[in-house]
Amino acid sequence: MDKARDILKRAGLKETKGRLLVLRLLIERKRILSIEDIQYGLKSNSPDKVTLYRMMEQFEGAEIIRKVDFKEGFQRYEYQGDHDHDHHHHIVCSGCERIEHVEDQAIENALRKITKHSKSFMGEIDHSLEFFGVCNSCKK
Amino acid sequence: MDKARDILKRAGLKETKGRLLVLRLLIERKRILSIEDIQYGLKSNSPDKVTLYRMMEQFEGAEIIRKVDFKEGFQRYEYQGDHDHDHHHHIVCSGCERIEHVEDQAIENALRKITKHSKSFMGEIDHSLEFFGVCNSCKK
DNA sequence: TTGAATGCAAATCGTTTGCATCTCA
DNA sequence: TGAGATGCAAACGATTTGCATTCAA
Repeated sequence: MDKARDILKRAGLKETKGRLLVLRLLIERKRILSIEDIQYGLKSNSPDKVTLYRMMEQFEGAEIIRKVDFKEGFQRYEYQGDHDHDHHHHIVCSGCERIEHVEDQAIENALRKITKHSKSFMGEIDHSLEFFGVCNSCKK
Repeated sequence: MDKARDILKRAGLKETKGRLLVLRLLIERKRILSIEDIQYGLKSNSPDKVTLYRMMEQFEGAEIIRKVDFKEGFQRYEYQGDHDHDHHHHIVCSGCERIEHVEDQAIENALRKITKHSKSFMGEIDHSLEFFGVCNSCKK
């Protein structure tokens, strides 16, 4: 019933007031949140910034969230969802906060191929891919 | 004859001792250099760190170099080469300094397609893509 | 000569660390 | 009760800014 509670339990993480609040906020995610977003979103209920960083680290380790880098000079975090196989990327508007998911089979296939194409690298190869543009509304 | 000199002239940048040294180092690039790498590479001849940052900004603006982010917590810079159409990505070893170029037509095609697949984004869409793994030597 | 380039000191800002206190299991 | 979670202050490290000085054109 209570998703956030559930996730913490499954991850073997202690259930605290702060973690529940943060996790719930991340789950509702309208956009991909920065530490500042979280603090702002939870107002006076927000855990300390330092605690948030430590939380993000744990959630990331437990694969509850994923770190996303939009080259803004700080990190953002995205709730991972139930299926970690719904691998996707983002296209980010440089003008506003608009973010779209990009799920493209051709890209995924091509990316997967890379693993095998390198002579000196083998096995698990991770990647980071983001797109940047200006959305139609901002272009006007 | 003198490539570095030439590049500066063509970019309309004033030719200074520091710029020539830095540019030459970047051109020889065995790997993709950080500010620290440059300082270390040029030893006592290196311009001040602050000047290097300002230089990188100018070189980037003139499309002489390209900023590369390997998620190390700092930026690296790569000499752009003569043809900016030799677009490529990198695969970076997390264990050592090994970096390989990844040039793959399937990826390029798939990436190009994204421009057209977004409903709310049109026109020029930039992207960042890097690969991370452990190379064969480091795996042993 | 003169505007751009440089260097040094100091500020900024995201993130991390140390440590004392508190809280969930 | 005890290990882990939290908060506050301070440290850190990359990058930026201000300003006075130097230099290339």
